[in-house]
Amino acid sequence: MRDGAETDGTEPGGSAAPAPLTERGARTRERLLAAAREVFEERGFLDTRVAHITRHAKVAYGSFYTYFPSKEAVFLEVADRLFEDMTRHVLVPSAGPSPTERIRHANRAYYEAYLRNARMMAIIEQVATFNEEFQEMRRKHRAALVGRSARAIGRWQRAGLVAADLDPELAARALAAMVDHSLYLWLVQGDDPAGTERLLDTLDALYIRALGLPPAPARNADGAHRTGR
Amino acid sequence: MRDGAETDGTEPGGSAAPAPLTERGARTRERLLAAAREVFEERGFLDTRVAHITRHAKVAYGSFYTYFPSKEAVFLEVADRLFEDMTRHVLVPSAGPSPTERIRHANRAYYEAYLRNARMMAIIEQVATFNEEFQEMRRKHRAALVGRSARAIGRWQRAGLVAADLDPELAARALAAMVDHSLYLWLVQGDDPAGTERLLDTLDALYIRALGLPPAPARNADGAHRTGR
Amino acid sequence: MRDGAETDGTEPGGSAAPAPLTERGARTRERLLAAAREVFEERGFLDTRVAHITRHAKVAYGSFYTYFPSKEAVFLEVADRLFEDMTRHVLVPSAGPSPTERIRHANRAYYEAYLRNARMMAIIEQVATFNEEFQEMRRKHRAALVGRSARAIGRWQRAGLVAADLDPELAARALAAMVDHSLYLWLVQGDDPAGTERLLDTLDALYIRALGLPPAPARNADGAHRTGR
Amino acid sequence: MRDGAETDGTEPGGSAAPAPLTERGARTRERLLAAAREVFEERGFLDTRVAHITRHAKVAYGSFYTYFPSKEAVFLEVADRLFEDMTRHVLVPSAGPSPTERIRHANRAYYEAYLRNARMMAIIEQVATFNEEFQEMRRKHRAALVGRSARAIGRWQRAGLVAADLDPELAARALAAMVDHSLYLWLVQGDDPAGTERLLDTLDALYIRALGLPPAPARNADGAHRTGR
DNA sequence: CATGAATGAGCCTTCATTCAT
DNA sequence: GATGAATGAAGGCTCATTCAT
Repeated sequence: MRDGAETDGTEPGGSAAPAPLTERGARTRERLLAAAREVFEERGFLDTRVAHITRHAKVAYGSFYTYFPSKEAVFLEVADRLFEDMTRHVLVPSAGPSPTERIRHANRAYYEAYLRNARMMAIIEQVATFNEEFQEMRRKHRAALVGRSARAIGRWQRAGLVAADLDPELAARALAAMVDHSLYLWLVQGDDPAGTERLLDTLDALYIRALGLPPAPARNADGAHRTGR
Repeated sequence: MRDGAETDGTEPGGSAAPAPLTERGARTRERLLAAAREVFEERGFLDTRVAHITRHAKVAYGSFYTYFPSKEAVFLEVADRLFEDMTRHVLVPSAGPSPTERIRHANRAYYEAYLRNARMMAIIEQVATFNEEFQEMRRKHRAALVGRSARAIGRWQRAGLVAADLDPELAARALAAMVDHSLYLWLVQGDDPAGTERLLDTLDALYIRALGLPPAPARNADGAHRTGR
Repeated sequence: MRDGAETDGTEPGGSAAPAPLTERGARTRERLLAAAREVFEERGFLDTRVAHITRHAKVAYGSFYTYFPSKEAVFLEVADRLFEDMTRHVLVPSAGPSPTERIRHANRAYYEAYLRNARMMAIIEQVATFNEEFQEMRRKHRAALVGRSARAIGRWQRAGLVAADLDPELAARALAAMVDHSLYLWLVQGDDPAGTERLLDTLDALYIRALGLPPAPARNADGAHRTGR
Repeated sequence: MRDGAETDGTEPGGSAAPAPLTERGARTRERLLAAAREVFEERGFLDTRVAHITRHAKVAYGSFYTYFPSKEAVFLEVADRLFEDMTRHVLVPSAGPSPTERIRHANRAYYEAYLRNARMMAIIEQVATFNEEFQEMRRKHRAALVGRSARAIGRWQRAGLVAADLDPELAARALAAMVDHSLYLWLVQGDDPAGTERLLDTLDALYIRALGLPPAPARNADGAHRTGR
């Protein structure tokens, strides 16, 4: 990851700007990406000027276009990395003991990833409202996450744990929408309803019961899962 | 013109431009509002030019500013009317027979209102990502809808119909987020998963079971509630 | 002057708008003139909108153009009346006892007229910087005032009271400029140097001595001329 | 470009646009300033469009805003340079032989500076009628000039050369107003009374006598100071 | 005459992108 | 590669004046 392997041409969007060849170029590019993320978080996509990014990165104005063909392009790459992070952390621990435990764990992991990236999630929402290319990218990421849940639900149905009349795909989508949008309203829009734990517990409970799984006997009583805020 | 009934001063936001005093003025204003809605739906807020609106309304450029102080202002008013519509249609039928029936009915009503206003809902989402005043407006409308559900859940809990361990407010929020965002992804983003009925049935089922209500015995089997698309 | 005789077509500027024929029309016109003066004083010429004037006069927007062909036109008429006032009050008491007394009296009169019209004098200065027609008007009024002083100086020279080497016309101009601009800087620009009396006394003293007249023996010692502020 | 000498940060007003960093940038900026002065002189502040300036400077429209945040800003800088010029040339020769000589010299110097900058002085007068920031700037420059005269008058009073009953500050203000406004009416407004020499001689004579100084014995009789027009 | 709506040319400013050095 | 200046299309808003009722 240090050797420049990350610029192997897999970045999204049109590759109008060639991958930098020199060590120095790679560093400048990285500086711009980091600065872009910070500025986007600070001001949103619409209110970010290319000049803000270059100033923040302590790089000349013109250098920006050496590495990115447009403002959209940097954003796409910043967002791509973020989705990477979200997916990696959320998906990793897939083999849990019981469905209930796994749901609870997944929700926690998603919450933590969301919290870590809350500002950017807001901006991503913003860009998704007017950039088609970007909507597509989001759709893919969502599909990956939802597909996983859908498959789990299917498995649980076959094991007799989840109500058989539910469409696994549709249920997974709806429940993901619930979790995702609840976190959005809470962490991004600041619709502050209550403490972290109570919100997460509510989401868990609704999620679990909606599927017809047995409500967890005693949650958090021992503080084992306490996440705090 | 003598009765002054048309200047009721109920328009939202600071009214920099006074309400029209004549019949003719009121008509022009209405034309502009209608045109604005159509153009916003067509191109989104960001890509809409005031010139588009006036052209569409067959009105001189300057006339726009006779009635609205800015592009934001028309949008706010268009959105306000839309929220009015959403709220009116969704809230009216409050006294249903059983909780299950009422939930199913409410979801249908919300779906239909959403469908009717889908394009604008997308634009509203867009504007909400960068306009604070607008976020506030949305928060209020959401609070009104959610509060209603929360009170119903509380009642059902006291009647022993719904799991007592749920926080009515949080549960109402989360479930509203589920329905709202599912419809958004589906009707606005075009994340088309399946037919209308199956999606709505899934939302109903999840909603009902999440609260611990008895799943409806036989839904839609007779096609009585079929809404189609 | 009450019978509408003032609208006999002698107003300055092009007479695009005909003189009003009815009593009611005359009243409306008068209201507009008064409102115009107040608004001009309040906001200056450039920042005054026709709408401000009509609103202030409680008259319909369109009515303005029934009486005045343009914003410039009202201003010209307002200014004309003001010059009238300045001239009438300053010129009237011409037959004083000694030159020294007459100068002192004239300066006081001018000061009082200026004070009464200070705000408008500022606006007149503003308009004079870009409107040629208006510059011409001002030139005439100035010439009338200065001419009078010049003739007096000539008389005093022939009477051996004033230094003979001065050009009466040039001296009158320069001294008028001194008084006029000092009052402007003080009353309009707010370059506040000291109390009224001290400024006026200084102007008197400079004026008198500059002409070679004997400095007044004891001024204001008895408070007879005290003008206060 | 390495010495950074051109970024001395001494430009007036809030410098929204940073000083140019390169030689080329400095040249463009200078071109814009020169063009601005010429266009302002030609059309006045109000009738000058940014497009006029850029066209005159043979520079793209947008380049203007690379160097100046607004039309006001260039004007402020043009005016600042002009005041600099006025002050430098007028103030330098402070140690003259006799008060009479010094007054005459100062008036000449002021006249010459005024003549050189007559058109701009008119525009400055224009802007001063509606721009507060600008009024302040003028006040300062005036105060600097007047203060100098006031101190000289005070000295002459203590030396018994000037009437002791005059307030040095007020007298200096009034006499400066006389000279300044006379030159304004003559050179700017074109109130052409007579030849240059006669006007200046009159100003000198009035100035000198007003202070009670002995009228110069033989002025200009030999044409030594003839300035012409 | 009174009223107030309708008109549209005009102007400043922004800012992504391109270029010269 | 790096730098920062150059470009110019685009768009929101103003407001004096004209018109229809």
